[in-house]
Amino acid sequence: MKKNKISIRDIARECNVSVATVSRVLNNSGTVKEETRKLVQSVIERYNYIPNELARGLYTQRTRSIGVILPEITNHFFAKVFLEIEKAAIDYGQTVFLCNTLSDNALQDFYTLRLSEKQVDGLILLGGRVNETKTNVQYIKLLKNVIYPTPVVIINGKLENYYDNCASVSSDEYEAMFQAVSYLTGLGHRKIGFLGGMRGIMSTDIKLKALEKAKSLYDYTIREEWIKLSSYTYQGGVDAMLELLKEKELPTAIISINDEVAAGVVNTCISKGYKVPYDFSVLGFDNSSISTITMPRITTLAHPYEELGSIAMEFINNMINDKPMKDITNISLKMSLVERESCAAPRK
Amino acid sequence: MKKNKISIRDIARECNVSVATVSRVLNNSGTVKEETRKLVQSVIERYNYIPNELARGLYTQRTRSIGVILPEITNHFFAKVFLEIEKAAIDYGQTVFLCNTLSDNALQDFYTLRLSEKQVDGLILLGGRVNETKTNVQYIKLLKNVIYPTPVVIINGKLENYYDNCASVSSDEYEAMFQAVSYLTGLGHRKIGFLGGMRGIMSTDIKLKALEKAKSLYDYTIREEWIKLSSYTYQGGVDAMLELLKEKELPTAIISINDEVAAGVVNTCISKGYKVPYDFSVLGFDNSSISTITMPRITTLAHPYEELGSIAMEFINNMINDKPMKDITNISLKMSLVERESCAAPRK
DNA sequence: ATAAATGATGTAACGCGTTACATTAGTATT
DNA sequence: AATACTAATGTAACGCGTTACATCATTTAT
Repeated sequence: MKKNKISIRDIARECNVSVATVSRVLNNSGTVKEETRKLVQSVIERYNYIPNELARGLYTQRTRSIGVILPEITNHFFAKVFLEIEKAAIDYGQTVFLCNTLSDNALQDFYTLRLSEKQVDGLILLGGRVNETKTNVQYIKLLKNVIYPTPVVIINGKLENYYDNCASVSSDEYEAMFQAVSYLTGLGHRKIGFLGGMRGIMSTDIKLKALEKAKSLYDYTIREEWIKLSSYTYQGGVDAMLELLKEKELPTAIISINDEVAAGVVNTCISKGYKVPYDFSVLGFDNSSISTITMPRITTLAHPYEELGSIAMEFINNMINDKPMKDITNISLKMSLVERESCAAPRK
Repeated sequence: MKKNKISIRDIARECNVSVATVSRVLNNSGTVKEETRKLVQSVIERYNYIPNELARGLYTQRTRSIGVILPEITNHFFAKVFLEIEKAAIDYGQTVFLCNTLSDNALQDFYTLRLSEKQVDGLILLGGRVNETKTNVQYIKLLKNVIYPTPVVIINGKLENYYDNCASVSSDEYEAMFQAVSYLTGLGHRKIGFLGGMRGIMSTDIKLKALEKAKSLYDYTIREEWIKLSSYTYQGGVDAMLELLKEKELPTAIISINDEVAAGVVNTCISKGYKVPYDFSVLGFDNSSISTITMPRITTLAHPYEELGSIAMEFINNMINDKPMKDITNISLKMSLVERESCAAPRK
């Protein structure tokens, strides 16, 4: 193997000092005479010497790299969370690998292994398989075999108790659902539907569970036949709304699994000659960019994106440095209502 | 330093063979007796041994990691290109770091250094400073100092001649602008405006240059006062359109710098009581998800996303392996018109 | 049966930054 | 001036996978 780049030994030779001294200068560790320090720094600069982090990592067992695994970065929700993770990562000196699984379990396994080979200091899992209880188990097994004891943080999902060094940060979608229902009933709605999502995915299951509970509290408000699942996409919103419109009696307000679906719902209403919010109030989830594009713009429940990212990184960092985490390894953050124009009092 | 994980030496000891033999099994290199291979493999499996890529990389001078630097992943265009890069990267065994500069030059410099320390095998630059000629020069200097001779590929930008081991892949926005104009004139438009973007950014400058040329070919069609620059955002579209509406004479067709701006334009038209495409035809650029959300949906010029990503990776790979690149280091790909409902013949 | 060739495996150096420990230089104390 | 420290610097092992080269085992050729 040829050695291309300049190494610490080259710098040491040039300065007539030992590599240890150069290393001390680089890391500001130990004691170095001011004169020596200046000499070394000037030579480093002159040669554009850049330390090899592989070598450092090999010895220190730290790579200052973490991995983020998520389904698809083109999804605005994931992109926003990722961006916040990365912003926070800078503060901890971490750089981040992004791996898109395309919702393919095999690819998720593959990347998990890859990141392990790369000795990442931590792993953040986002919206992937960990949310589906069925496949959850085998993935945890894989994690244990492949990447343990690397710290893992799940965003909007859980792994608790099955893997040490694991924490989670979530948006409280359960509570948010109550916010949604109470907001709409506050506006005067007594007939509320729910569109989009699919069972087996946590963000759907949680919302349905909350809805179930809400049903018993406001029993005149939510009916089974106004719940139409489909998917998480704009088209899913279109489809679900079309399905809903087949019912003889219709709700006056619609909660959507996310803003993409809400946009599909809004546009379908408009296409079919209904007015939003006059005929239907439509409420979204996520506060993604799409919610400000539709006309009317969509009232939605916003994730605390910035906190999701920063707390996830904080957890990772705590676990890396063996700081006590205690019982606060699973944090749930409040979502906030962003009022726009897609919701109003129901038509009399 | 404690050694946590199982190393190749542990496996070797357990098998009563040398590390070289284990390495041969791992890499399928050299010759290994079938019996030995099976033994080694079984022990590897039993111990869940995962080779340390840092150590491998230290010797082989390959990390199988590349870096992608772009302004903000939340921008749908960048997300789509990134996704395609990553998909292609898999085929070359590469995993990718994603670095968001937030359009901050200092952060771009910082990440460039970081990625160099991490010994990335290649660097892909996307929509960043490399497109602005002013700051271009200093960044090239930095690149040379910091990361040379690591291969660099620019997507929709150039660096040519100033850095060896550099290639570029671009959407031919110049030609696309002619497609746009000729499409609109084909529909019968003789008054065409242009909204959004800002000077100093390549995708704006190129389009303006093409527009200038088009002006001379279709001289009755494009007027200086119908060109309103602003930004790349939805709001930029709103602002530019509002500005345009102040003109006494108005165009019948509007080309927008991208789909976000086009969406702002469309919605502003509607808010102001105009009909799209009846009063104004609106043409977008990028074919991002937003173009199917507006009503009407936006006719747009699509980037060849998949090729952009796969060719960029192919270039990186060629340069890594010293394959001849010759004159094909700067490729320009055709954009394609995606017809939807925002453009039609002008009102009589 | 012996030489020649091929197959299988081992040894040790290498890549490069870090750090425990040793050594030398320099300053303070008495 | 001699002792006791502290500061400054050097030496060498370490982390771990790879590979050139050496060595030993087989098989084929003569």
